[in-house]
Amino acid sequence: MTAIPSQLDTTILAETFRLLGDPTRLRILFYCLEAPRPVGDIAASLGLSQSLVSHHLRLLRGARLVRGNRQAKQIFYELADSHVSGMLVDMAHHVCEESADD
Amino acid sequence: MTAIPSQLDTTILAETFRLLGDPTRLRILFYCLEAPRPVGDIAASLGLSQSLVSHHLRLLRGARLVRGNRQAKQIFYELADSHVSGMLVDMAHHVCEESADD
DNA sequence: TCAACATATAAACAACTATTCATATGTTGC
DNA sequence: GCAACATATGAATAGTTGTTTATATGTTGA
Repeated sequence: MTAIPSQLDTTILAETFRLLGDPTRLRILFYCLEAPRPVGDIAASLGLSQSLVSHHLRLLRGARLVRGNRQAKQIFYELADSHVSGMLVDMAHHVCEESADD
Repeated sequence: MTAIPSQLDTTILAETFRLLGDPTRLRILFYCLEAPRPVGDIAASLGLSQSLVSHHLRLLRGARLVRGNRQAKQIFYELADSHVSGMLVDMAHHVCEESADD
C-alpha cells in the first residue's frame, strides 16, 4: 500500500524536509523538543546569535513546525506538530543505531 | 526517552534531510520506491533530463539512500535503506492525511 | 572491431540560503 | 511616560545548489 504522493504533495513534503535539512535548525528543533525554550536560552545554549535563532524560528513557524507562547517578556518555543516531533525522535534513534541491514 | 543527538549526529541527520528536501529528488525516490527503475525510465516518466536524474542519483548514492544494480545496459535504482524507505512511506501517509491535531 | 544505446561526468550559471550586523518592535516594571 | 529587556525584522553578503548544455565513459550485439 505504498501510495505515491502527487507532484504537489511531493513539493510540500520536500519543503518540510528542506527546513529539517539545516544543522542549525535541527539543533534548535531538538533543543525545543525536550521542553519549550525561550529564544535567548536557545541562542545561549546552542552558541548562536539571537538574530540567527530568530530568523530560523521564523522559517520554522512559517511551516508550522514550531509554535511560540509568550510568557511575560519571553517567548517559549515548542514543537508544534506531534507527527513531526515523532519523526525527529525516530530519526534520532536511527542515527544512534547506525542501522544494521547493509 | 527523547535522547538528543550530538551536534555531529545532528549534522549527519541534517545532511539526509537536506537531500530529501528537494522536490525532484523526492519524486525520484518515490518513483523508485514502487520498484527498481532504470535511469532512462525515471527521466522519461518524471519529465526530467537524463543528465539531471543522473546528477541527483549520484547525490542519493553518495548518501547511500539509493543503490543501483546493472542489468545489461540499464542500471536499476532502488531504495537502499529500509528505514529511509519506511520513513518516506510514513511521510507520504502524513501528507495525505493533513494531520488532525491542530 | 564498430555503431547504438544507457549512464555518468564536467563546466558554467542563475537562483537560493544561511549568516552577520544594524535596527526596529514589543513587553515589563517603575 | 521611560529605561531595560526580549524578540523580530531588514539589508547585505558569501557560500551553496539545482539545472542546463556538452561531452565522456561504459555496455551490448553484430
